[in-house]
Amino acid sequence: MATASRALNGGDRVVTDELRTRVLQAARQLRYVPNAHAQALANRTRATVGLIMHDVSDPYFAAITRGAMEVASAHGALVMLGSTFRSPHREIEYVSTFRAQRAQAILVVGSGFDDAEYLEAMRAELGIHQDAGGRYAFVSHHDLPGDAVLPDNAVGGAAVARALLELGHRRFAVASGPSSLTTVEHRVGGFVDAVEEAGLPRSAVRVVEREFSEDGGYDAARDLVREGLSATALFCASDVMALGALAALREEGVSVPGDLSLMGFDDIPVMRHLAPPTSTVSLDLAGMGRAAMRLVLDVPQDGVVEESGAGGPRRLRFPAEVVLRESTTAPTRR
Amino acid sequence: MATASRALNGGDRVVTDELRTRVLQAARQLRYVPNAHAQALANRTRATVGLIMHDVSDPYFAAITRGAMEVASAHGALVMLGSTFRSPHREIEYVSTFRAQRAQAILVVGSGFDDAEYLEAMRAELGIHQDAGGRYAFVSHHDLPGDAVLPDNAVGGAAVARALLELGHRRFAVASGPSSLTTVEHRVGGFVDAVEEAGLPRSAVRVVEREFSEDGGYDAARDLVREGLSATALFCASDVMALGALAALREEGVSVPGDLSLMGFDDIPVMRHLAPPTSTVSLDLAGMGRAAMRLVLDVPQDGVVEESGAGGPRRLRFPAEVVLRESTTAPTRR
DNA sequence: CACTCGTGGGAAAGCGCTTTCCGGAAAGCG
DNA sequence: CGCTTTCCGGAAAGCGCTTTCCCACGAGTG
Repeated sequence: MATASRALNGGDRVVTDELRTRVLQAARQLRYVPNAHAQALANRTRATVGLIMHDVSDPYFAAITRGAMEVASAHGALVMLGSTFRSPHREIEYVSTFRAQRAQAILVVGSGFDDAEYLEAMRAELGIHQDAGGRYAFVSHHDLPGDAVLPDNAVGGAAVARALLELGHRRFAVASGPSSLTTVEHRVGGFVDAVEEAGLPRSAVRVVEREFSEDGGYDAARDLVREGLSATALFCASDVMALGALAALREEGVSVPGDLSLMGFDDIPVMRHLAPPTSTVSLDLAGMGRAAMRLVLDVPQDGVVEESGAGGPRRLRFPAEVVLRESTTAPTRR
Repeated sequence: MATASRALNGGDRVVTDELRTRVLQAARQLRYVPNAHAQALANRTRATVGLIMHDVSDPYFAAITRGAMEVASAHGALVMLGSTFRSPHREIEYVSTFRAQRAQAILVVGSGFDDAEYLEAMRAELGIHQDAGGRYAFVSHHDLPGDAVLPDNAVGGAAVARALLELGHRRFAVASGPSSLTTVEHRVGGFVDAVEEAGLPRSAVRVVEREFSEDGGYDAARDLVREGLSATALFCASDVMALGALAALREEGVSVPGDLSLMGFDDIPVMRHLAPPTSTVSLDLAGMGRAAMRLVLDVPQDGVVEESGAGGPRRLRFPAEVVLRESTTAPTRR
């Protein structure tokens, strides 16, 4: 047994060539695959990372997951998937499950919830995980302490505002998700602040809060139109919301960009294929996924700027850049 | 130890109320989470399923994964993710990895490769997995024996042909993926057969084979246009290819549907948002994911027709229905 | 009242590995 | 040539659980 183990895993000591080849041959012949659980038990660890997110079928998360999978695959790490479908309860449950699996690392992707009880429970679970030698990191914001990969949401929101102001827009609508989601808060906050900084009154921005989803975008746009739209530009807190908004606008007979300029946020792959190709804020989503996986796997980053407090949590910032397409033009007076 | 185990897991025997509450309380206080590996080792199994696919960020796989995750989550099954990025080698490696994890079930999503060596290796790996008591199933076709969830690809392809014929089209182009992918073969085969059945010559269909991806669709459409398009309708083997094709057509100045009608396959969520909203063949992708997960988890299906040979592998068929949108019209003579 | 029987707590074995520890053989040294 | 040291194969312990097996105890029975 001992010799076989050493022959298969290399490890601490030398095995004579003859014995090693015999062992390897026997293993191949028997199609032997070591029991990963027994190994994990004996080693007290395993290259496994748990990935927690809202929903893989959301293109935003899918792109991040793709990047994470690339790095995981390259380093032989096993990825366990947890879809929370936006339930804080499920999120905590998954951390606990991954803790039970003695996952080497846990990656929490997405926005986090602004709820004291949830935050406390999450902090506790992650704390135990860390005390047991586990790593964890957040992607795309979270209110908890820890390593994180962060898009420049506030900067991006502000850039959207400036881009629209430059085009000549002066009255804005915002299709926002719940402000309890930190991502949403930063994007919309950045936007509103930039508008005010330009000397416009707060009332120049009409914000409606709906679900942070395609349906939410649809509802927001429809309701804005029906209440009699005075804005000339609509900023959606995410591309997925913009997708829904675009559908609603089409149904309501509002032409984009003729009647209303439209911008999203994230630059998910389909935006450039829409009618019209839609302006947005580009984020290197796959790159964020890769960076996050590298962070928890403790392998060096390549070319990502790190903004770490000495000894404090590591933070990787990803720039958010406005991409103007055909959905935005100068406002035409109606 | 024994009593604690029984108190926590219920199981084989009764523990007095008083002792049970004491155990549970202690567990809560210590934030105890049982070591899943030790449990797996002692139980020789665990509710874990491995999900193998090309790439989660492809909307087709993302939608299937979403459905699978819903069911897994509802049944407390842990999902491990394997992205092959279309490498047969990686696919086999993942089966082996999941076998090492003693996964209860393995779900292989996607097309499979038409390669003898690969098929043999895959069959062997899955065979051992099954001999060890594991289950497996395929989603969306595969040439290997076993339970499967299958979309009606050939029927869908034929339906596309009939729909286009009915609109008056007589000359067709097909943007196909590699014919070694069974999914592609069935879709394109169904299409071609239906055209011939309508009494048209084989030469009425011009098929070009490119990568089964957005880039492949782009290349196919661009090359078709540049060689001087005589077709009035273009059928793409998948929506993702249609996305690329649409981009190429736009760049080449070919108007859809004015100069060319366009159809895809899969009905991924964005198709209805494109310019123009694009006709396709709708498949209940999330439903397929759910059905597949139910299949391997051995829980009853709801409302899915099963077409099982007695004792043979179980096959769940999913209908493919043509959805006509604005990208298809009657041909206008140029 | 002696005996059987059901009940439930705890000791111990075992799941399949890794790693320490032990010991015999070969090699090195004076 | 006798001793120590190095080398490497194999026995055994231990990872953290579940489950079987044993046993003490109290209740029921003739």
